[in-house]
Amino acid sequence: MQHQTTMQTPIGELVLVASDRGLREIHLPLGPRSAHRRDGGADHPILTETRRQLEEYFRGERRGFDVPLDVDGSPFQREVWNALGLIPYGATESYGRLAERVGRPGAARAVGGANGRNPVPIVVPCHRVIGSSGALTGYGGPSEAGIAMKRWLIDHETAVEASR
Amino acid sequence: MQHQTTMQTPIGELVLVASDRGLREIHLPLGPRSAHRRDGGADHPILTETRRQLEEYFRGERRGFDVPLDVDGSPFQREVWNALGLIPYGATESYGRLAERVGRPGAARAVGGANGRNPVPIVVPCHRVIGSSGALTGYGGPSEAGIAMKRWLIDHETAVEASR
DNA sequence: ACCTCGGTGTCCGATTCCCGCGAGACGTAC
DNA sequence: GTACGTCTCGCGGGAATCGGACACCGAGGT
Repeated sequence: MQHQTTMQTPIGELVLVASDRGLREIHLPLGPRSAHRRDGGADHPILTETRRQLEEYFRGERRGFDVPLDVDGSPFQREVWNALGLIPYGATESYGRLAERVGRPGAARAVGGANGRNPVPIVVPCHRVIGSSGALTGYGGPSEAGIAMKRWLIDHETAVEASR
Repeated sequence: MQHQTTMQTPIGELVLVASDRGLREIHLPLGPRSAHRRDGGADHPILTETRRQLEEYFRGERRGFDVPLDVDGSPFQREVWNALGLIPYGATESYGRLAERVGRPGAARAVGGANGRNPVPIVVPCHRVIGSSGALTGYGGPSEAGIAMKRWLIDHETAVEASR
């Protein structure tokens, strides 16, 4: 059984999807993503908790998330996503260094792929990964809009961090 | 969660596998099939009911099965398997005619493939399909043993039918 | 500075191969 | 002639395989 709801944020409307076991997907306002499943009620405890934490995050009052996840992925992908959680709030890391971190030096490109298939952006902070040259590459495709969101998130975290 | 059990029959030991939703697999005593999963208890209601109906079938006291199924397959395969259920007890049909029956004249060979991947033999009576020349071709591979079982099943049904 | 190239895990599409077939063409044996 | 063998070829659906493409990076050449 899948549950889903939406919420308004500074970067647009997010769609949250959860099973009874945990958060499954977060859709950014891009392309034809936001599937209209409406499978179940929007008042599921996991969804309300996720929404609460996201609201705090966007207000600059939260730096990490604590929500049960229920995501699908290959062993490699899971390792990458786990490693993402270790990048501190407000910091960034390159694809190549992340590859080394998971014990696959040279697999930078593969990390990019795994990163792009992260089902729960923001909660798992894939936006903190940038090119080794400092360039912000893709975020939900190479579209302009994706890059803009990625930049917004990084700037947001930097600003919050600076005002402490 | 998968449940499994075995049972003795005139054609050898069968392995029955079921999920909570229905019967998933029946393994004939051939090759390295019988997977040793031992995932769960052998006393699941679906398994005991299946076993009961199979025992009746082998005693010649049952001509059709009524068990919930939970099988995987492509749309084409499912159509073929459904059509198999329409062949009467004791009768046979050719691959080609079965192909016509599912609206794909000429797909006789494809029907053979789908037939060979039937996960629940006997319950879904793939043994009632023979070559247009009347030849018994393959049953779990072209092995001698497979053919023998196929012949046994057909003879059994014919004999039961005749003694009525 | 800019290009090219190799290494990496995964997905996606295309290609290839494999078959539990069948009809038709011949050849053979009565 | 009639009834069988045996061969050949075409058929349709999957599964396996292959070849790119990608949210990259570093090294080496121009």
